[in-house]
Amino acid sequence: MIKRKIAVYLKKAVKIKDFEMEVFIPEKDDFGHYSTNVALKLAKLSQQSPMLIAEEIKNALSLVIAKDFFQKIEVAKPGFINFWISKKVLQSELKEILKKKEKYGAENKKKEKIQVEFISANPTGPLTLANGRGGFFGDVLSNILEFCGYKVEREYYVNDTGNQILTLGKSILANAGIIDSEENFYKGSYVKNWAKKNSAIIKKYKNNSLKLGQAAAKDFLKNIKQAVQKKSGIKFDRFTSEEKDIHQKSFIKKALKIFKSKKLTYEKDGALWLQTTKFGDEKDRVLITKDGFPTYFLADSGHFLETKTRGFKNKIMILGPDHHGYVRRAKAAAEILGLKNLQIIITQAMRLVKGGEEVKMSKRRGEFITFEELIKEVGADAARFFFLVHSADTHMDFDIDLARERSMKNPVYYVQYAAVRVNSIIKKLSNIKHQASRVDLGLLNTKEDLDLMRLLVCFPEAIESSAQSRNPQILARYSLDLARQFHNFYEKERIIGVQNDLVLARMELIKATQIIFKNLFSLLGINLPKKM
RNA sequence: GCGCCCGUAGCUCAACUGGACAGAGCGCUUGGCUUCGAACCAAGAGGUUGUGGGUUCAACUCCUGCCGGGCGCACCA
Repeated sequence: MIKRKIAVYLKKAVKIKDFEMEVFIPEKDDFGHYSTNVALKLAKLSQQSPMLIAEEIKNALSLVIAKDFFQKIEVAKPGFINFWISKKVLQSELKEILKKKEKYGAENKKKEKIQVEFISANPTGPLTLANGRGGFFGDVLSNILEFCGYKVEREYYVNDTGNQILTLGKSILANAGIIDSEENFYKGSYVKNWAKKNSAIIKKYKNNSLKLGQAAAKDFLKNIKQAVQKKSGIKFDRFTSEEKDIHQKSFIKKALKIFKSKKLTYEKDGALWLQTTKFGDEKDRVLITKDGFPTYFLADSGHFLETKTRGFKNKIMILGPDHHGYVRRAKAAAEILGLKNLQIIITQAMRLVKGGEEVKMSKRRGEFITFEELIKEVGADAARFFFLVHSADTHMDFDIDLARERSMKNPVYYVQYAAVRVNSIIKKLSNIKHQASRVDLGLLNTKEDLDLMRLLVCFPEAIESSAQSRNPQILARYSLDLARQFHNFYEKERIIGVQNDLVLARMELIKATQIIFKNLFSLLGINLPKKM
């Protein structure tokens, strides 16, 4: 990884401990292929002129760098040091891509276990768009972490017991006219539809709302699994059942025991409380109600304990926007129970726009577009990519008309088209045989050749920053950049029909491009079409 | 009222977590297919980054006062 190599050189040249060598790719070509601001940072510490420090670093660098690594190093205006990479470095990196293929950019060192929990929507109805957003996010983040060497478990936590399942059962009974309806009941058409098809079950459980709710939940979960795994390619390793895996295995009792043994609980107003305020929460939380029922917070604590017991120290939870008030208390519980590293990512809300106007969505009232409908409407790839190019914390507008109308102009097609073009060229070249060792990559000399090479070589960097910042968006954006760069190359340079040796060199370049696209598509979970 | 998130081109979003002249797509105006796929490329117009102050060599980014929006604030999940 070139960026990392430069950072190492800087470290050798500067010789200051614990100082981060920040290297970035500047936006303008005049500022080099890579650049650093270390001199500016150091100037602050040492009270010297940044330009002077930059010059000193530049001189010190000349003693430690491998020859032929840089083409040019320049000190610029306020105190930046700009680097131009030599072509040889690019050429050898290109060979690296061709050699490592689908493993290029991957970490071969094995890292620790990490659990990614996402979607985890209650099985009380179909998935919403927000669920889908979190679903794609979690799926791709898991892919990326796996690529980086982590042992990832993708978990869907199913709340298949408790109050909301009871409410679901009651909602069905109310729908069938057996009991009176209440404000907080589920009223969507999916409740009606289920009731219509299952009158026998309703009759059987008309005096047991929980059992009825569970029966319905089972069906809803089946549909969710279908929508997620079959229709949108989101993978899970484990559907953890609250009832079977947490309650029945008495993790709730165990969690409670730990809370008590650490003397962090107390009784008040007949309920049992946990002192989450000691861990930064704004108020303490109830574990057991005065009626003796465990709260959902306690059940989740049991879940954390269960995860820890199965050997996880790291967990990432991807939650919807309505759960941000929950973050502090979840972290508090995880900390107490010894689940060392819990990271919570909140995906922000979306506004659904239709005909230029906002459509208010409400799951309880049953007014919303389901995730499944979206997939059916615009296709899994388009929906996936659309969500992925937006960062988790933008409150994005989702214009359903626009999604339909422009479905063929969705950014995903731009990327797919580039990859398809690559493949079709390679197909045309398939009859040319040659020995890779005899190809002279030094012939790749035009601006387009070099720009493309330079971007290909950034793939590992995109992976790394995507993984570190837990942000799949970076990778999605990179794929757009690469597509643009390739379309550009395609327009200006030719592969077939140039002089013989150059054909061979360009062929290698195109093959490397194909490899990177393949890697990108598999990480992003997008199909690579044969034709468009 | 308190807390979290957001406000960037006509619209939808970026900006490598404090870096150099704020970038893409859509839409609009123009130009490019007798050779690898035009679902593409090139050029142009379009900005006081909601707003006032502060910190810094450097602020869309950090602090702060307002304005506007979303979402939370249960012994529900």
